[in-house]
Amino acid sequence: MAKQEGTLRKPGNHGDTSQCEHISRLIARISDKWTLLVVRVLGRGPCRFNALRREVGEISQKMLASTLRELEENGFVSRTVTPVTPPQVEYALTQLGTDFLKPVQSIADWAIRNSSRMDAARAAYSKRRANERAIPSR
Amino acid sequence: MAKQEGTLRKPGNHGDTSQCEHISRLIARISDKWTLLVVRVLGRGPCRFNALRREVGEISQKMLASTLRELEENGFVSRTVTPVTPPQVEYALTQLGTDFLKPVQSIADWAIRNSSRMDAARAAYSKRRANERAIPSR
DNA sequence: CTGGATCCGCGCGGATACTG
DNA sequence: CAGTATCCGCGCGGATCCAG
Repeated sequence: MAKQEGTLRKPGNHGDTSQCEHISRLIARISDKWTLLVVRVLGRGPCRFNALRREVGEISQKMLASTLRELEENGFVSRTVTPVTPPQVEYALTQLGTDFLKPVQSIADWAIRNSSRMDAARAAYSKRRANERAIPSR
Repeated sequence: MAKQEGTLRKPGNHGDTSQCEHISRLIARISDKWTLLVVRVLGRGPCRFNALRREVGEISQKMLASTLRELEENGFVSRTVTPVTPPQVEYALTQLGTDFLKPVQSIADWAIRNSSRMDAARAAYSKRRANERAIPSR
């Protein structure tokens, strides 16, 4: 992501040009298949690797491991190793991760409350498309 | 209905399996490189195609078009064509899209407020990794 | 101006096998 | 149990050309 000068500038703008960079960076980091789901599961409390895997769903070991590593890198989760046999590794949200959970939860709550509206919109859309095809020119 | 409880359950049994489906579906739809950015730009007001393109940044026509089509499909944006020459197409958030803007903005605001904390966490992480590599086994 | 059509590289993410 | 290593298909997303 090379820093191209002037990609977002506009005369007489609202002035959050530099802040757009922060937003884009965050979105780039959470816009993958699993991050938000993992964060949300960890929001219920600390969890070990395989337990986490079961909670999240159909995630592969590879993706869970890499997702957790990036979350740890970003300071969202902590990784605590207990050197016993068999080894125990517990993941938990940090303070930063807990803070981040709030906006994530607001999206999750929105999804739950509005999924029916989205379904209705999709149905209306496909219906409208069908009508438009039925009237190619008038 | 009043404040719906239970979106966030206790560890042990969560029981919101069906709601997870809704959340996963929404995340799958917005977890791409551009959707949230486009939604956010449209949150400032209606916008035409090329103007939108300039506002968002270095997005290609193809991705902007497909992103807008999916947003329209999900009922987040409306597409209004004015048949003149040259043709005008204006995109705007629907009511659903405007509602969705709220959680999106909460994420954007979080990104702005906490980007420095994330940077610090990343710096601390790479430093910790360097120390661990300096002590491979002891 | 607003896109659709096509080609293509690259990286995400799944499957499997292996290690400590 | 908690990962790493490797292979690989597929689809995202960019570039370019073309059309209404």
